[in-house]
Amino acid sequence: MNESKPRKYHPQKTRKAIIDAGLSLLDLHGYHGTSVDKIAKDAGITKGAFYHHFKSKEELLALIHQEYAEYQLKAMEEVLDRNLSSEDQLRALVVSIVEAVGLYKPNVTVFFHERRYLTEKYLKQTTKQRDQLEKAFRRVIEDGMRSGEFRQDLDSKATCLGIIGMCAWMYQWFSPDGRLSASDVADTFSSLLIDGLVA
Amino acid sequence: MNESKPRKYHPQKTRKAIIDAGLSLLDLHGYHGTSVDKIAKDAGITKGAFYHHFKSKEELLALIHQEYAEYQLKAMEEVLDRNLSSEDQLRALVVSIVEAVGLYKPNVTVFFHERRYLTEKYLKQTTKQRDQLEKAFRRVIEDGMRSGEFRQDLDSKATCLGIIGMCAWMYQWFSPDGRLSASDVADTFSSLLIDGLVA
Amino acid sequence: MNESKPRKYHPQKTRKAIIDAGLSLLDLHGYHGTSVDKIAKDAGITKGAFYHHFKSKEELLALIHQEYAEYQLKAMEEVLDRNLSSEDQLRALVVSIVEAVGLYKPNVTVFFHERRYLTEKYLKQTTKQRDQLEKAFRRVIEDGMRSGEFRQDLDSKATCLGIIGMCAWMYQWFSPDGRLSASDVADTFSSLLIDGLVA
Amino acid sequence: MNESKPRKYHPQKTRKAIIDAGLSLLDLHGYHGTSVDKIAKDAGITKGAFYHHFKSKEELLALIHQEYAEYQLKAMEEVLDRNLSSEDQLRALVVSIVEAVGLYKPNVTVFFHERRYLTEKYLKQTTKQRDQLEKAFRRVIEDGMRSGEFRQDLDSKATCLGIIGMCAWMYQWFSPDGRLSASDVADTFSSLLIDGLVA
DNA sequence: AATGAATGAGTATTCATTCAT
DNA sequence: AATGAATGAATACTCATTCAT
Repeated sequence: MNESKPRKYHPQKTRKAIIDAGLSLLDLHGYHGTSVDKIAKDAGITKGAFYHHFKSKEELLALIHQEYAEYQLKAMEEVLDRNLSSEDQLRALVVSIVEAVGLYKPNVTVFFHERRYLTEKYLKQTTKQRDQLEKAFRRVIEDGMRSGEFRQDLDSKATCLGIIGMCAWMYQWFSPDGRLSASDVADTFSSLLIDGLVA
Repeated sequence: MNESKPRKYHPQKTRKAIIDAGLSLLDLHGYHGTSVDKIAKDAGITKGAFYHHFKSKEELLALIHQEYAEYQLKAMEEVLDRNLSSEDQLRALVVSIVEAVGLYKPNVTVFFHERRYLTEKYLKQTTKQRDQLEKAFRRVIEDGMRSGEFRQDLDSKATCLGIIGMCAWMYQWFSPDGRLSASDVADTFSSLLIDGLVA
Repeated sequence: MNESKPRKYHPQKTRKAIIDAGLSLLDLHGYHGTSVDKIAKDAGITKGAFYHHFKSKEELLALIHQEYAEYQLKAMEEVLDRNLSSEDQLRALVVSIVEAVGLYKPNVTVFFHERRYLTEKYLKQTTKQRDQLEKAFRRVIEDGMRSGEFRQDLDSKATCLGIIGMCAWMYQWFSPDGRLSASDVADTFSSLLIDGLVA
Repeated sequence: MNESKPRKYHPQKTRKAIIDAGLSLLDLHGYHGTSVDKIAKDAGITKGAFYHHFKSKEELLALIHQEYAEYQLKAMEEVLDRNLSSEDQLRALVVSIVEAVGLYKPNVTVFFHERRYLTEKYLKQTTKQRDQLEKAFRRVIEDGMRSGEFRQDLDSKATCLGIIGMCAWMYQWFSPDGRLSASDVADTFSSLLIDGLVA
């Protein structure tokens, strides 16, 4: 197979190396704090090669956004497609976000911190994805309220954004190596949200 | 008196103008996306004057952090000093954070997004302040659990960070001009957290 | 061959142009009196290109030091390797320094005036080279004294540094276009040093 | 006397403090490497006060030149006025320069390194002073040659500049705290120059 | 006599990107 | 596919000097 001849160029490997290096650097130092030069160096290539694979630094940023957003939306759609009670749907959504944050923490950090540096061209996509994420939550909450499964005295928008915040905020503190697993967190959040704190 | 002689130099006004311009720009474009040149221009002064008032761009960033952190910590201490039930204390803490986000939204955004660009010298302060904020929440939650007022089956760390996340996240979506006031949000959050979503 | 295709990039030429321009400017206006901007302009390139070839202004300064120091040390080693009387060795050393000053006057000026602006990283080299230069002289003088060829009543350190000073000082006044050639100066210095002024 | 009332302003002390701080800084970091701000801070005053005492940074530089040059010229004139043999005159000149370097080392360093940064206005003085210094030496050497006291086969210009170099160079290595005193150095130099190295 | 505010030009260096090889 | 040369604009920060107080 391929192993017989040592190849000089491995475009897919190079591309992967750029994305990995870029993701890590953007997570750590932000978009404007990360230079193309540094990304290239960390990926083991030259600046010139970077521009062979990406049209611009922004294109890489957009890709990193997409990687996470696509995963997240698909995960949430799968939840919505299952025929569950509102409570179970909420629980499943929380699990899905929390676990995504656990898996894609650098992407999520970049998603929340660097999105504003995308210009119109790339911003549209991510804004749409962001809205879909919010919409999914609103549907579950509002359906649950309408059906009487959830309380009807809470403002649905504030409720949704509060729940999203609780989950999304994980990117600020969660560590995969810590005592709590993503699934522990998901259990705590779901239970807290559904039944409340009061004894 | 002051009005009688028109003065040319107004150091306090200049300083204020720098902070205002800087806060707004850092909020909008981030630390590395904001140049000292632009801050100076927006403040109506020259770059040189900026450096007369601040030793560095970082010093301004640190000041903006402090402004918010000091306000927030004081507000939270006042809550803890009052003799309230755990439930009321939690409610009051939520109100205090949510209202601070309402008042200091740009500072809060900067606090959460740009803190990582502070170097050791300035980082210590803000890290301490951040820890104090978390500690206040933990005390309320854990006291409530110990006294039996709150459920004891939830992980207290995840619970605290979830609640903080719900409140802090507001900086991502809250607008003082929107339909919901900070106090509406505080009511919704408190009620949701204490009694849960379930009908 | 080379003439057949007109090329646009000539990295070696560019590098040479930077060194030439830098040498001349550092000689005339000193390290802190010479801007990278000016060096680039005089070399016919942009500031960006300068930094493509040199990591910093200091690196260029260090290179200019090295160029001269290496030449000088090699010239002196060759003298020491020849089997000569102390008197002839001294004469040859003086000739070697005086001629080097004649050839590398700008480098020598920079060497003596701007060395102090080198920071640790680059300073080590040049300090070592400087010490070697002094050591070569001391060896010749002290050998001559021991063997009885030279007077033994003079302090060897002061003698050496005096001789070095006489030669090195040339960078302050010598002009290759003047009446005196480097070799005239070397003859005068040697003769003066060996036999003295007295008739 | 003055001690009875504590005074607020001490213009002479302030002026002295500026000169001392400036001298030390210019010696260590050169003209372009020393900021007025730093001089003022080291002198314990503000930048504004500096400009109250000196019209410009250059004026301070010129003053430092003058301080040394005046001393040096006076010392040399005194030598020339005495009725001495050429040999004794030369010896006395060497002593006078070497001792001046011992006393005014920072001024001498500044004199030789930073003179080029003086602009026309201030340069004239120092150039004149420099020429006078050289002229004094030439007179002694040429008189000695004419009278037959000194050898007549040496080029007088190269001889003079060589001797001046030997003495002036001291600023590069002499330390008042070292083993050799200025007078030791003067003895060695005179003896070497007059009788030569040969045994 | 001295301070502190302000300026405007300048300084070394970095950076995203393009292009020749 | 990849490199290395080059650009031009930007960046944080400094500096000598002036002026109001």
